Amino acid sequence: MTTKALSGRQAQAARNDEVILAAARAVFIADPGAPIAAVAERAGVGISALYRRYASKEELLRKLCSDGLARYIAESEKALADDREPWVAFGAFLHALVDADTNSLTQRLAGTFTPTPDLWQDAARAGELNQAIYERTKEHLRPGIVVEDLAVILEQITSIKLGDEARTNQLRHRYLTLMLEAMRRPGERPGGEPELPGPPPSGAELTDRWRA
Amino acid sequence: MTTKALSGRQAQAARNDEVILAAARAVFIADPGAPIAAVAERAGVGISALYRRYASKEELLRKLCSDGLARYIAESEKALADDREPWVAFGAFLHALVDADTNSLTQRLAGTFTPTPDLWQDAARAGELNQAIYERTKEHLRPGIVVEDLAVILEQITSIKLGDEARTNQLRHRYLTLMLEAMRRPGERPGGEPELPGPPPSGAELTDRWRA
DNA sequence: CCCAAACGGAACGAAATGTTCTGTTCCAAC
DNA sequence: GTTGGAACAGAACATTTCGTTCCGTTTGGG
Repeated sequence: MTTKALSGRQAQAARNDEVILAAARAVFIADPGAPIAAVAERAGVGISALYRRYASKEELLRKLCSDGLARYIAESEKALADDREPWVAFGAFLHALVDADTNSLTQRLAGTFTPTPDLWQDAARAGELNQAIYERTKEHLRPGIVVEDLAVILEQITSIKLGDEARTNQLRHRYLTLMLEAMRRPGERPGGEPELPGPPPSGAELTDRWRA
Repeated sequence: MTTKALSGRQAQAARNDEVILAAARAVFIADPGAPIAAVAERAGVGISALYRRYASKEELLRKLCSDGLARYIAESEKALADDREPWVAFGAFLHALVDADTNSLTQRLAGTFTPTPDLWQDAARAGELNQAIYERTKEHLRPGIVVEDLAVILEQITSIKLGDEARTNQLRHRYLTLMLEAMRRPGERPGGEPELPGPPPSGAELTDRWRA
């Protein structure tokens, strides 16, 4: 019980590491300007449990951003290793990015803290991978689509927020499916038009936001 | 000089009416949570010039929202009166809504103030017009697209913010053009694929946001 | 010439929020 | 059993932000 399965306070501390990060992710994705107390509350811990791990709010944000970039890089590498048809791999890549939801933690948090050199390096690496994926898919893309379009499109897709987290994710895949079709080179639709996943948005979902 | 062309203080007051509203629109579109002092500064007036006209911040927000809805209704009516081919009129309608940029003043401000009955009524009217336009275009839309999709798509398009106002608008039209193609019923593209308007996003535009 | 409309902006108070600090709990080593 | 210290909860603090009020000034029409 010394090295393998920690017990007592140390076990709680180890668990809190994860709990706090998960809570911070959820809270700051929902509201990038959320107070640090909201993270503590969501994690079910006190504020001091946060400050024991991160010297400041900025450091926590940097950690989240760094993790998000790492996830993005991992998904990119996985996509480059995907040996299915380029277009299939490309679609899977973007859908995976929507599921990862790292955009909210990188681009939306941009400007709220000062980036470290490490972050810049990771960002550069992500850009290279992105470019590689784009090059591989280019011939199947509609002419005029540039690599920067991917970032902007991903950003607008992840701007969708409706209902709970699961529903939001569902709708994002819906519009990503639409966007992917628009991005595809005209005439290259061997299997016909894909089905739009999930139920469409309902009127109630839209009007509900006028109350909160 | 009594009724026609006001002069002196009254003229300034009349001008300020417009200046203040325009400033409020610009400021709250850029940041829905902006302080009221920012509106005064942008308008080049003092704070008391605002409070002379609106009893509270909420009242100003309601006015903006109401104006936005009115603009939306006007565009909808204009679209319904458009006797060009349904698909052309539909596209022009959405592009006009992007130019009007009323979504940022209605949906994004939703929840920051308590709606009045008048607002609800306008919203209902807008919904009806929206439905009518949808019905008229429905047969040219890809099966599975519902009327609520329009609102969500418009919202994600107007979430794009890059560079100044003009550039942002340009990019929004770019992605609206893409989305419109995806929404169209497959096989109904008589003139081939439309050109994407404006220059695509550049890498510099994207990385610049990591400094502000 | 004068009053009131219009205004500018300082002043105020309440609320939010990042950070620190105090008291407490609980495990582990002796 | 005792105790030192790690980990924690949350109150307290200081600072900032922001909506609103208020006071003094300007100005133009009667």
